[in-house]
Amino acid sequence: MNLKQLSERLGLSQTTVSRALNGYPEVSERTRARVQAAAARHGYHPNSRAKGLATGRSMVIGHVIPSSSRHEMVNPIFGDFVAGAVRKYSENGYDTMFTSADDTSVEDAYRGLFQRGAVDGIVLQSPKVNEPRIEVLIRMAVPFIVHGRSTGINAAYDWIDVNNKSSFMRATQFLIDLGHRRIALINGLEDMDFAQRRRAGYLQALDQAGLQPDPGLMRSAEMTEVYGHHETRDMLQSDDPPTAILASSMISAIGVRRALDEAGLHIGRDVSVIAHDDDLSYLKNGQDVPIFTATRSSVRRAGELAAEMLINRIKSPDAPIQTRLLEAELVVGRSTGPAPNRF
Amino acid sequence: MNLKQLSERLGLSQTTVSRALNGYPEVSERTRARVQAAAARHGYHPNSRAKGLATGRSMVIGHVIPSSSRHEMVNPIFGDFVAGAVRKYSENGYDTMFTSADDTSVEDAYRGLFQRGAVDGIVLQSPKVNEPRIEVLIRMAVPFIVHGRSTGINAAYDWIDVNNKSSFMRATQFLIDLGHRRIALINGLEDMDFAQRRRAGYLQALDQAGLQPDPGLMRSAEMTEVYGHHETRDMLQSDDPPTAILASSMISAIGVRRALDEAGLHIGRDVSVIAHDDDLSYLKNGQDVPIFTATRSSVRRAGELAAEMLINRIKSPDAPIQTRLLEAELVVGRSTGPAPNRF
DNA sequence: AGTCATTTTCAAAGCGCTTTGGATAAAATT
DNA sequence: AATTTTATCCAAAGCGCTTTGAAAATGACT
Repeated sequence: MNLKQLSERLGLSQTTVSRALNGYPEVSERTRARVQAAAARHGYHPNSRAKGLATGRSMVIGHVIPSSSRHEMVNPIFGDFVAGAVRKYSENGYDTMFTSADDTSVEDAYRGLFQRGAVDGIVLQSPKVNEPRIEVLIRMAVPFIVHGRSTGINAAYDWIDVNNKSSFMRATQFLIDLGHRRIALINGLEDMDFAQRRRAGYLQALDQAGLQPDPGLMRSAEMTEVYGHHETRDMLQSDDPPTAILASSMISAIGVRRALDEAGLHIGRDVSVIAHDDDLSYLKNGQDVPIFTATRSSVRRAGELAAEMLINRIKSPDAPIQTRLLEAELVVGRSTGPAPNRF
Repeated sequence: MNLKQLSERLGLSQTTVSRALNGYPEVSERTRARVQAAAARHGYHPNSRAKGLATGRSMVIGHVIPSSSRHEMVNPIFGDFVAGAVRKYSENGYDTMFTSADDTSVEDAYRGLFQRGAVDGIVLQSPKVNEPRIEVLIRMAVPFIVHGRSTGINAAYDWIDVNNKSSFMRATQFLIDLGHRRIALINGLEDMDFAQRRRAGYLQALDQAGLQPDPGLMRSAEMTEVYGHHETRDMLQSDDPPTAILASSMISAIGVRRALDEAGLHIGRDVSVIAHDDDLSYLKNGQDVPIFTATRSSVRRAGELAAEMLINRIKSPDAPIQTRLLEAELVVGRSTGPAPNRF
C-alpha cells in the first residue's frame, strides 16, 4: 500500500493525503480524520527511502562501532551508551545506523555513511589523543558529536565528556588522605584520550602531595578482566608492591579483586581499590552499599545527553558549539581503607 | 556531486555512468576506467536512498535492541553479538539499523522497520517462550532470523542457537560425577527460552542420577553481578547449602564468587561453580587456564553465523528453513572440584 | 447578486538513482 | 557492397514521496 493507492481509494490527491498525514494546516479536520483512519485501516507506512529522497533528510543517526581491530575488542560500555542514545533518537523520530570499520578504513566508513546520504548526523565514540576522525568529520561538514574529547585537536566541535582528570585526581587524593603512598594506576590504552586525562589527574594529585610517581605502578592496556588480574599479580610480586590501586573500569577492577584474593590479601584492608564505574546495567556496583569505592558516572545517561545534543546540532547547524562536562561522583564503598604498615 | 553532474562532466549519459560503476558488461573497459577515475576524483558517493528507491532494496538489516523495559537492562552479550553480525553485513554490502522499543510497542517497531522499507531483513534476539514477535514477523513476510528459539511456537522459522539443554545437562552431570548432590542453578529470567532449556538440561541430569530437584536451589532473574551475589549469599545461609552452583552467565558467576569470598569459602574446594561463558571480548575466562569451569560458546561467532544465514534468506526467500544448533564446549577450570563432606 | 478573502484540494515537478527498450557506430559475415 | 552481429551508448520512464503554484469551492461582506 503506497501513497498513490491510498489516495485513489480515498478519492483524494496524493498531495492532500500527504498533508493530512503530516499534520499540515491546509487540510480540513474532517478530511484529516478520514485519511488517518484509512491509513491505519490499510496499514499504510510511508516509505522512508522515498520520504528521505524527497525531503533530503534521512532521519537516521550513524554510529561507528568502536571495536579496536587490534584485539577484536568491543567496548563494554557500548551497549549502555547506545541504549541511552537510541531511546532519545526514537523519541525524536530518528533511527540509528551502525557501521563497523577497522582502523584503516574509518575515514571511508564515515564518508560512506554521510556522503551517500544515509545519515543526518554522526556520533564519534572513544576518541584517541589527536583523533584524526574529528577532522574528517569537520571537513565533511556533517553534524556530529564526540563522546569524549581529543587532546591535540584545536578545532571546535561538540562534545560530551566526564571530567576524567578531576575525578581521578580526587580518587587519588582520597587514597593519599588514607595514608597510601604506593598507589598504582591500571589505566586504559595509552592512546585513548580518557586514559591520558585520568593519568594527568592521578599525577597531579601525587605531585600536590609531594609524591614521586613510579613508572612501575602505571599500567595501561585494554580494560579487560584478565588484564586487571595480570597487572595486579605482577605488581604484587615486586619488592615494593602498591597498597592501593586505581582501576580505570569495573571490569578490570574485578580482575584486580581476583588477583588480590589469590594472593590472600583482603581488599580494603591490605590493599585499597578504587574503580571507575560506568554504572552499566548488568554490572551495578552493589545495591545498597557499593562494593568498590568508585568514581561513578552513568554512561547510559551520557548516551542520552549526547543524542539530545546531536539532534540540536542537526536542527541548528549554525548554533554555537556545545560542550558538556559531567562530574563523576565519588562513592565510598568497602574496597578502601587506611594504608597498612604505617608508622 | 550526484550522478547527473558526474555524467555531464564526463560527457556521458547517466545510464552509462551508472552501469560503469555497477560493473555491468555493456560498457567498454576504457570508459569504465575513465568513469571510475572521475568518480574517485570527485568523491562521488551514490545516494543510498535514491538507490534504494530505484532498486526496491535498502541493503540494511534491522535489529531491535533487546532491552527489557522492566529493568532498563541491556544484555551484556549485545555488543559482541552485534559486532560479529555487523562485520558480516559490511562484508556483504549491508548496513545495520537499530530501533529500540519497550515491550508494549515491539510489534510496531518491527512493522515500522520493514513495512516502510527501511530494512531488508530482521534479527530477533533473546526470544521468550511463546515469543509473539515471531508470528508478527512471519505475518509480515519479512526475512528474519532468530538468535535462540522459542518453545511453544510451532511455525517454522530460521534460527541459530546454542544447545542450552545439552550443555547444562553435561555441566550438571559433571558436578554429579564429582560427587555433588546439592547443586544450585542460578538461571536467567524465567520467561526467556534459553533459561527454560537450561533448566530442562539441569533437571534431566538430576533425574538421571536419581536426585530430587530442590526448588530452593533454583533461582532465576536478570543475570547481573548483583543478582549472582545475592542469590548465592541467600542460599549459603540456608540449613542445607549447595556444594555446587551452575550460573547462567559469567557476569553472575562473578557475583557468585564474591559471595563465596565474603563467606570465606574457597571456590573449587568448598563450593564448585560452573558458568556459561559467552566468550565476551572484555570478559575472557582467563587466558591459559580457565578461571571458571564453563560451558563455552562464542556469541560473537553466533552473530557472524546469524548474519550469514539471514543474508542467505534474503537472497533466496523460498529456500528451505535453515536452523543451526551450536554445541557449547565444556572447559574445565579451577572453579570445580570434588564435593566436600563426603562419607 | 456580485465581489473578495479564505479554505480546501489538486496537477505536476523534482529528489537521485536504476533499468527498459532503443539507437548508433563499429566489426563481422555473406 | 550490403547485411547481420556485436559492442557502446543513450533517452525516458519509474521508484514513492514532498512541495510549489494554481485552481476550485466555500463563506463573508457589500
